[in-house]
Order: sequence, then C-alpha cells, then structure tokens
Amino acid sequence: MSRKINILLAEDDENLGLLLHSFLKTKGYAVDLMRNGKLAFEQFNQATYDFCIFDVMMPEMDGFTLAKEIREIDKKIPILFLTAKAMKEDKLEGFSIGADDYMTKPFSMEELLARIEAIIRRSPIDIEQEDEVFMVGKIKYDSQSRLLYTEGEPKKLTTKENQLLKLLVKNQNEILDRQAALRAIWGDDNYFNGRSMDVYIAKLRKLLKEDENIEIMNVHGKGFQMLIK
Amino acid sequence: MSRKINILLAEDDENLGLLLHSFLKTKGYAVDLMRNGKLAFEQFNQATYDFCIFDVMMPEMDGFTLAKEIREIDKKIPILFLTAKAMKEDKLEGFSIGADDYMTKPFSMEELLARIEAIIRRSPIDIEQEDEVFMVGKIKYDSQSRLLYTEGEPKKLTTKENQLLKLLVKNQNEILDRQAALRAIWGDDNYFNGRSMDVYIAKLRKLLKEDENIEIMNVHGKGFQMLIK
DNA sequence: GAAAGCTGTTAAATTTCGTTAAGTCATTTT
DNA sequence: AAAATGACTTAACGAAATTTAACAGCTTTC
Repeated sequence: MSRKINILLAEDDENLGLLLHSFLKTKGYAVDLMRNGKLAFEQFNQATYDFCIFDVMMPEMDGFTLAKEIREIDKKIPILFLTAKAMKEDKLEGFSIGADDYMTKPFSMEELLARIEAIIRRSPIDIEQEDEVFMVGKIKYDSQSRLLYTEGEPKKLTTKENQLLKLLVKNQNEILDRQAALRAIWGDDNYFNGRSMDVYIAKLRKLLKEDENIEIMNVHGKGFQMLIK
Repeated sequence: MSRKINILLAEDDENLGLLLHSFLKTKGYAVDLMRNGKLAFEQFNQATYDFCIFDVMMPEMDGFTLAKEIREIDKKIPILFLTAKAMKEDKLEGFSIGADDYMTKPFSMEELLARIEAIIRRSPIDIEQEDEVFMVGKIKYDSQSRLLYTEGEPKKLTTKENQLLKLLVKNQNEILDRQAALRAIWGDDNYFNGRSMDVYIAKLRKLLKEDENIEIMNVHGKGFQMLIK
C-alpha cells in the first residue's frame, strides 16, 4: 500500500491546533503541528510534506507570507488556508498565491477532511508516488538516504548538497530563485550564504558532470536552472 | 508522443479558476493558474506557453491590457477571453486585440474544451512543434540550452543575449516594439535599460554576421526587426 | 539645416558568479 | 588529550555578465 500522507499544519490557536492534529491522525494522516509561520517554514525545509494547512493569521509569519515563500520553491504542493475572517479580499489573496482551497472558521471537521481528500484525489500521481527518489538524467538520486548513484560506488551527499540538489531537481527546467533557495536552505539570504551556495553549486556540477546531458545553468541575477536534455 | 500543451490561465475568480485548472489538467493539459494579469504577464515571460485563457476583469491588470502586452511580443499565441459581461463592445475590443475566441460566463466546460481544441487544431504546426529550437537563416539556435550553432564551436549565449534573441526570432520579419521588449526582458523601459538593450543588439549583430542574410534592422523610434532574406 | 532625440559601438565600471584553497568548528579516532 | 576527519564557511582571485559612460553617426522635426 501507499505510504502515509504527510501534512504540515500551521495553527497558533492551541485548541484548534490540537483538535485538528488528533482528528487528522485518527484519519490516517501523519501531521506535524507548528505554532507559527516561521517555525512552519523551517519545518517545511527539514522534512517532506504532501499537503499544507495554514491558518492565515499567525504571529511571526502569517499564512500568506508562509505560502508565498513555499510557492517559490514548490509550485505544486497543495495548500489549504484556514481563516477566521470571511473577507473576500483575503480569500482572493489566498487564491492568488496558489491556494488549493480555503475554509472559514468555524468549519466542520468532516468537511475539512472531504476537501483534503478531494484535493488529493485530483492531484497528480505525485502524492501517491514513491517520492524522494528521482532520476536525474541517467543518474538515480535518493534524497531520503542522500545517495547519488553515479557510476561505481554510490556517493553519499552532505546535508547541504542534498538540500540544494533536491530543490534543483524538484524545479528542474525551471528557474530556482536565488533568494528563495537561500531562505529555504540557509534561512537567510545574506552575502556569505550566497557565496556558500555558489560553492555548493560548483560541487554539484562536479558530482553530476558524469552525465553530460545535465547542466546547472546560471540565470544571471535570478538563480539557477537545472536543464536535462 | 507529442509533448503536453502548456496553458497560461489568468482568472481571479477562485471557484472558476480551480475548476478550470483541474478540468483542463484531467484533459491532459499543463496549466499554470495566475490570479491576476500582472502575475500572468511575469509568468508568461518566465516560461513558454502554447495557449492563453484570460478573464477580462481582474485586479492589478485586466485581461485586455494583459493581452495587449503579450501581443506586442507574441503575435501568434492563441488567446481566449472569458467574461461575465456579454457586452458587445467588450467582445469587439477583445477580438480587435487578436483574440482567438471569446466565451461568456456561464459556459460549459465541454464547450470550452471543444473551442480550445478547435483553435489548436486550426493553428499551424507551431503548437505541436518541439519549440525552443529555431533556424535563424542557416544558423541553428536552441533557446532552451542557450546555444547558437555557428560555424565551429557552438556559442553559449548569456541570459540577456538569449532573451533578446528569442524575442527577435519569434517576431522575425516583424517589428519588435522597443518598450515591449524592455518590459518583457528588463521589467522596466527606462533610459538605461534602453541603452543596455542597444548594447545587446550590437552583440547579437556580431554573433549573427556569419550569415549575411540575417539583419537586425532598427526601425527608428519603434524598435527592431529581424529580417531574414 | 540646426536642434533634439535616437541609435551604433567600444570601452570602462560594476556586479555577479566559478572555483580552489584556507580557515573554523564540532565530532570521532587513536 | 592530541590528532584526524568531515561539513561547512570565508577568503581570494579570476572570469563572466551586465550596466553605464562616452562619443560618433543617424533621423526626424520644424
């Protein structure tokens, strides 16, 4: 059978958070509950999720900002917003970020579940898929175990190498925004972290040069683009 | 098999947007949904699309303005408008911009699909084509990998060289409007960006002078025109 | 036909990136 | 505890990409 679906839940209301957490767990989902947007963003970059549920109003970082940050590095992951206000502009802003659904409190647990399942049902193979294992050109790459199956012995990647390669691969043939990648991996896009990332780009190029159809191309002033011919 | 057809969908109505998005996805199209005209324009310049569906009334930038901007740099891409109003003047304005079709809400999904397929069917090879690879005179040019196959070693283009050449080639034998090109590539058509573009025009002329049948001609006060005899 | 405004081109200045190596810090090994 | 190892960062230098400057040559306008 397919693995459990991982949900990242960001909710600052203690009661609602715990309620949702336990409810979704009984329904067979693996749920991580974070109390604000900042923590949720950090958590998002630590683990791998299939689905996001974000409260809109939260301390530190609100749900919209959080969603925008995540959209920069993951164009596809479903995001469902929860909000106390039924304000239309809010709703529009949510959808403009690329929300998949939007629920106004109070709502019924069953309806939430139904909507989650509807979104998962209509989303591509993606979610039910093996995940974490990619083919990069002709090189197999398992981001879970951090192994790159180049010729000969599989190469074990370091944490940073792995994070960066994963982002590039998940955005292959698209431009991975420099700042977005820095915020996702280093948490901050200052000058030195930028230089550090460049060093890792060089390392990845070296690791992947075995397959001449793979190219990590720089898009000046924007970011990097992994091209696979 | 032919590749997936990429549709750029600009629609601010959350329900309709999602509905269209998932419907078209199940029909085998790759759809990017943007919630307003401004975002859609930016997205259009980042990726490559085969088909556009724009709502007329949207915040930030309406569908007509969006279409006009896009028409400046792409004369051929099919555009289908959606509108709540059945107003005749609107309809006429839509077609005057070069709309390929025009549907008034509410409409049936099946009819929309039928119209999309009709447009694609009657449009040139264009859409089914590999895209991204062009013949410029006798010089092969791959805008994806940014390679220009001149005599001897292929020449790797820089980001800006590539963006500009791609626009010129896609508009070959037509005038590429100066401001439109600047907005598309530099995001802003101020004086300095204009001078920068002139520098790149000079570079491209140098790169292409190997084929004496290619000419990048200036149209004073209007823009540039790539002529191929 | 002179002024104003565009464009062509080259070169200098600025910014961004590529790469290698040296430095730092924490952890493990001997 | 000293030494070695591994991951990451910072430094350093060079190269490449882009912008700005400078100046010359065109076009349009009135």
